[in-house]
Amino acid sequence: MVKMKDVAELAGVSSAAVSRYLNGGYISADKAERIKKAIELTGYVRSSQARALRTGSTKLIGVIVPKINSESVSRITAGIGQVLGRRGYQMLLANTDNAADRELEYLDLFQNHPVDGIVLVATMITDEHRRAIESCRVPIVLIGQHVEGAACVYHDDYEAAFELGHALAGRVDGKIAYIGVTDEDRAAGFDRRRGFEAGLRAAGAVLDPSLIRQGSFTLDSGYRAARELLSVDPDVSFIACATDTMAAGALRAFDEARGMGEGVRRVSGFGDNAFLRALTGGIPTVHYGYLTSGVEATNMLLNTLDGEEGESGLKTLKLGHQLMNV
Amino acid sequence: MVKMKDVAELAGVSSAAVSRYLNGGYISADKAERIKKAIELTGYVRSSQARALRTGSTKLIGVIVPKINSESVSRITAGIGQVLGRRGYQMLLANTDNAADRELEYLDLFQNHPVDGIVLVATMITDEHRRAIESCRVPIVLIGQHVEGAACVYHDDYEAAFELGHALAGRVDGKIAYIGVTDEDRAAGFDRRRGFEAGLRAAGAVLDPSLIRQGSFTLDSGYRAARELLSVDPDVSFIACATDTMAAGALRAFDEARGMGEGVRRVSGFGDNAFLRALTGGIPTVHYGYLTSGVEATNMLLNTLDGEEGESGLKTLKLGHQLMNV
DNA sequence: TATCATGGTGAAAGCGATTTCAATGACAGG
DNA sequence: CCTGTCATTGAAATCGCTTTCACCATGATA
Repeated sequence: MVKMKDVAELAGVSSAAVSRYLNGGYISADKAERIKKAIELTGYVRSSQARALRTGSTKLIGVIVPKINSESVSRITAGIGQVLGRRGYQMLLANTDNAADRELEYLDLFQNHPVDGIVLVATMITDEHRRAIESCRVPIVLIGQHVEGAACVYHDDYEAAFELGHALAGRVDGKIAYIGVTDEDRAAGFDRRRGFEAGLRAAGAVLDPSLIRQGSFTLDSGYRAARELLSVDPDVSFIACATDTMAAGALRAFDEARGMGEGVRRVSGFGDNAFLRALTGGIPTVHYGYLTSGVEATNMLLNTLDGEEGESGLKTLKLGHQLMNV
Repeated sequence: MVKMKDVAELAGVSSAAVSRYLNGGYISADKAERIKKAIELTGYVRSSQARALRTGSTKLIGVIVPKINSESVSRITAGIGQVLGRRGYQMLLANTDNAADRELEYLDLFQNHPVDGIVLVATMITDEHRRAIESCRVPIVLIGQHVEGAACVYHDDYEAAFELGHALAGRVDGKIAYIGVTDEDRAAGFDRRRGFEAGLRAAGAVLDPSLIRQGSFTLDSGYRAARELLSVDPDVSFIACATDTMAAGALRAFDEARGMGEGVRRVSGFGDNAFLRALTGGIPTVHYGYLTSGVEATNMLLNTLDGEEGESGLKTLKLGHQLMNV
């Protein structure tokens, strides 16, 4: 492997000069020219490992996601990758498979491994998380949850759910049921359920607590919960879900129980999933700018890394949402 | 940051001893004990950057994907990540957004950047690709395409498509149309189309060349192509697609054109998408073990990296498939 | 003429590990 | 007692780059 010294010798300068040429320091025009030629000739590329050791920066950003094979997360990741690529960074991806402890594990790993910053696509935020985030040696930005004192990009799930509940209240004849996710996921669990309830209430409807079930983000969990709901109470005519994926499962349960294609909107979700939109004509759901949240979070992070000393770009950013098909 | 020297001093040994302790070289029991204590006390972790510089290995694997936010790719990625994590490696993810030149760009970037190996989730394989793969300084495994002389994990798209075409031939009344993707994607484009045609032919049916369209992997492209097909020839009663995603688009076009929920299987796809399965009751499609292909490819790669000198685990591996709903 | 910035330059000191190498002491066999 | 083996050890050399530092011209300023 050709190293800097070789280039320097070929160009008849010191390696310091080559380094300066590469990094934009003082260098005279003719030497710059000679160095340029020498680099082309040798096909030299600098070792990012040596550079990293010396400068302490790796141009690597750690990205922690709960589950890469889900529409929302993979869109967020696409957004993150876009910005990273454009700004000369690379993405170190860690997939925790929905295990909160693996999240902490990776946070730890990234501290001691070579990343300049971290993007955490967050689900559950425990005290341990808060502590880990607090004591993080590199800048970190959260996506999806609002955490006091931490930089984050998120959506207002409570408000969105409220609006959805409010809008839906009048249009449902029978009883409304709800399939949520764990409250430990503040945004997708707690906020969406409470917001939805509040929205219904504000419009004069109610959500019977006995008609609330908990799924686990998967299509199948939505299907099973819905089946149970439908068998428990035949008057259930609408099932609101905390995610479009679970809504798809619920839809299938409806189809099996009451026949397909009755043309009635029987479920609602969150996320505006493209398949669901195409195949059902569109259930009531909330559109979030997932890709945008990845983009914004990453820009925020890189701004503090690349930015002038002191002026931290880290802050919290709430993105808008949009009700669909209501 | 506490470094090895600090630990060594605290334990009253040389840093060489600490290094040996960490890497399993000769070390006496009592010194090992002292070093262990010192490490715990100081919370020392070794700098992977210095280690990388010295050893030349980064424990990083570059993963190049065409589009992270697609079901198949994100499943493959999940499989890759699983193995990587288990075996002590990390994933450097590069998303090319379906731009073949960006693929080459990343191949290049990874060579000169710190990865020990590369997994390429391949779409188009041009001569330039072949050359780049050939001259790659680190081991590389392809997923999804069969390339002579390169290590790859792939599915037999021709055979699968043949079976699908053969099985479908008898069950369609009207005309059959096809929405494919570019032939430059040998597997998903060329092989699937040719295999499907051959399968139909073998069962005595034909695919009218004028009823073949080309989409671009997206739901919307499938929708548009299908709309056009349906308007061009009202006798078209079945549209086979090269991907489930496009099939979803085609299904929507059918719904708009001929009314929803007629209960007839009108499209087929590839990939066995979960949403499609749940929402339609299951279109004819081919199930591929996407996650498995990620797992297998990564194991193959790491085996050659970790394995004893010489015994290369690199080879080609053809995975099975399964016809669904036919 | 004396004094200063100022653009340019290379030698050399690290960054924090791993690894070679020669040296040591202990111990078995002859 | 001498010698060979073998487990252990630390000093020192790298790995390939960045960055400080001392120093030189050169031209401007006083």
